[in-house]
Amino acid sequence: MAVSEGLAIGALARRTGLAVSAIRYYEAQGLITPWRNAGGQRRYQRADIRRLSFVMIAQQFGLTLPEIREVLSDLPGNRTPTPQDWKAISIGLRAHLDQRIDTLLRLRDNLDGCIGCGCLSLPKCALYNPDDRAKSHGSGPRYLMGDAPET
Amino acid sequence: MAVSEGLAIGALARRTGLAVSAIRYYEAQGLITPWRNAGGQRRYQRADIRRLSFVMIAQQFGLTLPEIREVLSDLPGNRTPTPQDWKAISIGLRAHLDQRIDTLLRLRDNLDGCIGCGCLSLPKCALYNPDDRAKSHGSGPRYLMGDAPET
DNA sequence: CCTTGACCTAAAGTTAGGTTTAGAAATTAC
DNA sequence: GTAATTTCTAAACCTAACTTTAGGTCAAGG
Repeated sequence: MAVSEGLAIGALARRTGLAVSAIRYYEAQGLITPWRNAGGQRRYQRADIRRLSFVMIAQQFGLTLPEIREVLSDLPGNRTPTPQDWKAISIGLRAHLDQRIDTLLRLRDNLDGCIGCGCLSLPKCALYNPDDRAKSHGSGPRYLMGDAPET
Repeated sequence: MAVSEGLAIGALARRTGLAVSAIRYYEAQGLITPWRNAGGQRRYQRADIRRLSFVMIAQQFGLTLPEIREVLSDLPGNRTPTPQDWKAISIGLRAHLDQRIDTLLRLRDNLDGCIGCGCLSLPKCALYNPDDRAKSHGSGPRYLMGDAPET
C-alpha cells in the first residue's frame, strides 16, 4: 500500500493489456527491468506502463524485439524518462516508419508497371528487388528472380 | 530432352532463386502442383516459374501462404494462365498493398501527433487502435492501452 | 555397368514471439 | 488463521515458413 512499492506484474498487465507471460518474456528479452520485492516478486515503476506501450506501438510498426530494445536503449537509465525523452525516440520510430512506407510505395509503383505489362517474373520486372528488408522476419526466399524473356 | 518433359525441381529452383526444399514446402501448402515422371520425380511446367515468382512477390507484400493460395485459386486450372489472368490477380494484390499503405500512413499521422504531445500511452493517444490487422502474423499483443492521464 | 549427382520421403530442427503447464511459494481476503 | 489469488521458475508447446538430416532411389555420363 505504500506509495513506492511499485506495480505487481498482474497490475501492469491490466494497465497495458499485455499478458503476464508476455511481460515476463519481454524481460527475458531485455526490454524491461523490474526489481524484486522481499518475497521475490517483480515490481514495476509506473513509467513502465509507458515503456510497454511504446513496445506495442513499435511492434505495430514492424520492429523486432531486438530492434525495439535497441531503440529503448537511448532512454536515460538513471531517471524516469521525460516526455522529451519519449519524443526523441519517437522521432527515430518515425524515420523507421517512413522507410517502410517508402518501400511499400516503391513496390506499389513497380506492381503498377507489372500490371500494365502483365509480366510478373521477367528479369527486367521492377519487382526484382533483392534489397528489400521490409519482410517481417527470418523467413521467406532470398531474392526475386524470374523467367527468361520468352515463354 | 523432349519438349514436354517439364522442369525438374532443381531447374525450377535455379530459375526462381528458391531453395528446392522451399518448393517442396509450397507444394505441401497447396501453392503449386507438379506431376510426377515415371520414376516418381516432380516435373514442372514453365508457367510454374511465373507462379512461384508471384508467390515471392505476394510474400513481400505481407500475404501469408494460405492467403496466396487463395489468390492463386482465381487462376484458371485448366490452361496455362495468360498475361490477362496474371493482370487480374495482380490487381487484387494491388488492393491489398494499398490497404497496408493506408494503415501505415494512418499510424504515421498518429505518431506525428504523439511526437507533438510527447505522450505515447495516454488513453487519448491516437495510437490506441485495436482494429489494426496489419501485423505480420499471429503474434503480438491484443490491444494498445495506457497510463492514466497523470504520472 | 557403374558411379555420381539429383531427387525422394519422413521427421526433426530453427527462429520469432509468445502461451501453457506444473508444482511451489508469496500475498491478499475474509 | 486459513482459503483463494497471484506470482514464481523451468520447461514444453504453439504457428509460420522453412531448412536439415537420414536413409534410400533415379538418372545421366563415361
